[in-house]
Amino acid sequence: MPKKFYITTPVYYVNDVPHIGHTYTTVAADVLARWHRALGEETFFLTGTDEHGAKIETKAREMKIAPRKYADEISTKFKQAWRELNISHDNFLRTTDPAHVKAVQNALQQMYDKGDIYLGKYEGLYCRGCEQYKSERDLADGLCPDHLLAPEKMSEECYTFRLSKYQDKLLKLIKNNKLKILPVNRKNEIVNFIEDQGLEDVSFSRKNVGWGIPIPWDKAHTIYVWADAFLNYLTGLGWDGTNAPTPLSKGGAGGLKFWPPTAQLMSKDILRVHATIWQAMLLSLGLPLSRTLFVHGYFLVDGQKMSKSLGNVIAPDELVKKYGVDASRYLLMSATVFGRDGDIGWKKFDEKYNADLANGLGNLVSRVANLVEKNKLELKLSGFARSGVARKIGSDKKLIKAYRESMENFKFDQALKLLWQKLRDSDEILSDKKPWKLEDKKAVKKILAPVAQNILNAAGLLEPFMPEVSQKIINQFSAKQIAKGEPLFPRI
RNA sequence: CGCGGGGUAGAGCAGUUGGCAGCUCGCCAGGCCCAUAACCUGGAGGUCGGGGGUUCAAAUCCCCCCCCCGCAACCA
Repeated sequence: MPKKFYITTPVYYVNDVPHIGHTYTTVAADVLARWHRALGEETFFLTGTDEHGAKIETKAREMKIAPRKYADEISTKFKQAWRELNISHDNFLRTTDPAHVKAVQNALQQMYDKGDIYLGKYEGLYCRGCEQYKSERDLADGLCPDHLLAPEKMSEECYTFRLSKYQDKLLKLIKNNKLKILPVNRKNEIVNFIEDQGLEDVSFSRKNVGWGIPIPWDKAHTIYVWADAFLNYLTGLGWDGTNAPTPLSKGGAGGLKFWPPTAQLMSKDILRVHATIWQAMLLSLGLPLSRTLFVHGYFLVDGQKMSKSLGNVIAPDELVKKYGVDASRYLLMSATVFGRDGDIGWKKFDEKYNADLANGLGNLVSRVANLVEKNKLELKLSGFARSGVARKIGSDKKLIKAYRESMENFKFDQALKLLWQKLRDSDEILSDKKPWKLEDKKAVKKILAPVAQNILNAAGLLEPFMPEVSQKIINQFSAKQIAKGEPLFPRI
């Protein structure tokens, strides 16, 4: 039975159009999904949009359209962005999808029946203008920024999840890496948090939010957005919320064939809830926990936090328009160390595009293809003619091993550096041996064949990052008679 | 004493199971002239934030201090 690989991005909240941060997570997930498919593993890649909640309700009201319509519009933008970026997700889950809604209700009913959800109280600061609770962070000088009112302390009844019940179990599972949290400093952060502050029960429903999934046993309440959102990782596989835990023991029926997720990617702001509430929900439902939560950092744009007010937000379509699909993917993945904050910006992207893609990969491909074509050589290259895994990833075992190791550790920048080292080696060989000076075709061939082979091997391993360019190069260099062709990356 | 990240060549960054300090861009000199005015070689440029300690050996481990930046759960 082939190995299974299930990877997720968060469902993106539709309070905003896609930006480079969403794009980063999604491209990274896509790179991993493509790589594991190339390895012959059975792979499922899930992404989607999170569409319920008070914020969306308010936003739609401001725009004088129905929440549903608003969510449709933004969700479509995410879909378009991922199509443009050649994202190979197997499902795009919307939390407004009727099947998801039903499954969430079923799941909460299970948790309620088990006694893990009870009627409790929520206390918070309520703004009468907004008719909403506000967090302290929403306030400016203690006032609601929209209405300039001081919010009042209010409380209301709400259904509450017994998160505290699972604290010790969770802590143990995190500590012994049954639930892996990477990079390791993030794990430490969560362990410290749980040990220092402990886990309190959290509210799972609201009374005054209409745009949400009704609590099945009490329709006056709607399900709080994150309980709704987390379950996408299950419903995105086709789970209906009723049949856990038995399906697993019976070979993975009920849509849970891919469960549990091999890797869940996210940015650091949502790690805490993923490592606690989400995993506790799984414990409550009797399902295995995620294997790995991988937390990547934020992009800073020219040293500053990306924000609307600074006007430095980069959108995916801007990126694609300027550099093309594959180059955009490359720039995102090579820009910083995955797992840390990193500084990006147009200037940096331009530089990297020219250095690595135009002058590096693109130029080398032209250079070699041209030399082969001029000499009318027929190179018999290997690596993509055979069957099986090697057909997709080439024949350079040493390179594959190192690359594989980098990918397993989410070190995308390192994986790419390995490939680029091969390219640089090839340029060096050419400058050194000067095949363009030689008359003897056999001698020329002897020089060019290994160089072309290097390119072909690198191209195979490049597929997860640059699927189209990879295919182009493979086609070009697998041809009986290699021809020069158009530049892959025109200089900027 | 809230938690965490960062401070390495002019700029941007890699490098922590300790072992001659590296990459990209820029600058200087040379080579090549096949290739997208691309490519290759060499050079200048660093007390690896500061101080102390461990060690034959520290950017890397330990302690103290300074500076910058995130996060601090009902906010997805």
